Amino acid sequence: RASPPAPPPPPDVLQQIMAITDQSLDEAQARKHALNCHRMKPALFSVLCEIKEKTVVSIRGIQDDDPPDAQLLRLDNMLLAEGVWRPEPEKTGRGGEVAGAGTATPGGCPNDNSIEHSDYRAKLSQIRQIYHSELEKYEQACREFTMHVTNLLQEQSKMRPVSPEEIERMVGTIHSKFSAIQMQLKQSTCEAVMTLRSRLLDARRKRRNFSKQATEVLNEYFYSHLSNPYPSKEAKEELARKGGITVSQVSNWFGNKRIRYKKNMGKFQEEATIYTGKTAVDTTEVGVSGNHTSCLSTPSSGSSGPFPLPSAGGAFLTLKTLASLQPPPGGGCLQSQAQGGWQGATPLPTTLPLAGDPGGINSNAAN
DNA sequence: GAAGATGATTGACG
DNA sequence: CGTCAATCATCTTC
Repeated sequence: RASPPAPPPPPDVLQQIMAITDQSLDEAQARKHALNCHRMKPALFSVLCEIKEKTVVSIRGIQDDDPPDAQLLRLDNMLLAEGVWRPEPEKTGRGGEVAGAGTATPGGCPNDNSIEHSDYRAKLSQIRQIYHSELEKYEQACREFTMHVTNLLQEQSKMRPVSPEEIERMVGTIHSKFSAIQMQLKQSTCEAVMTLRSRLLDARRKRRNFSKQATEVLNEYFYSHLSNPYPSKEAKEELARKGGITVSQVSNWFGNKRIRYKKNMGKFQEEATIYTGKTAVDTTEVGVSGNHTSCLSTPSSGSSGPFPLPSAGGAFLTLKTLASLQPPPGGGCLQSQAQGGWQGATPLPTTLPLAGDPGGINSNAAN
């Protein structure tokens, strides 16, 4: 008495449906045939011809040009530029002037580090695949539909007057409808590519910290040239090579470093001791005059930070001492000046307490 | 998850 | 064009 588990579906339902379909098809064919052979058919046909004579004029002139052509061209250009769209030979003779696209695309990314770009390329090719398969689907559908409509019209032409031009126009209409759909596809593809670009190619977003090696190399240079931390072009190239980064990254790094160091030297004291200790004193950059001696003040003063190193032999000793002192975080020693003066006129809005700072000095040298 | 660190970008300036 | 200063957006740390 338990209810039967699962009543097996009637296996013949499908066949019944098929049969019905065939039946109705046959029926339709028969009816069509009957209509074709109807004795009134010629008369009906001629009447329809007359009616058409009168109305055809009003139909004519409706054809609209395609205004979105410019936009389409833009999208094509972009897809072309991104390599999503292969240059497939144009069929219509009209718009051949795409040639100059190369210059027109501003999309170029500033930095050409193609390291991270493999991910981008992979995703791009995914997009390309989807785009092409969708495009193929649309074209296929368009062909089928066109074929279908053409057959239909030819079929109908037995019953009513249908000129070849009409068929052609209908085909044109279908094509334009489908190309509108394709344009949407192109548009969304473009959007996808733009999103991808901004997410993967925009260096800001995909920021990676430099390798230890790079940081080391840069810091070594910076602290060993504290009095004039402006590497020449050659020096930058060398640093870039050693650190495995680009020259512009080196420039960025030095730009950031100078600013940040100047802003809060106290924070960098420790780092400074590490790197100045590491690199043997290098006197290469002697150019700077030495009379910054003005800062005789406190022993620890050290302000060692900024410029004092090259001349005095014991400079980095002081640094070490300083390090051990660990200047309080807040009170950076901002010695505003220094001979080299690369950080000379910084106003330092935030930190005002100069007096108290243990490590710092403030010699201010105005002299 | 907030705060700090950090690489990159932008606009002004010489 | 290189630098500075401010700012953005992400990464790292706690």
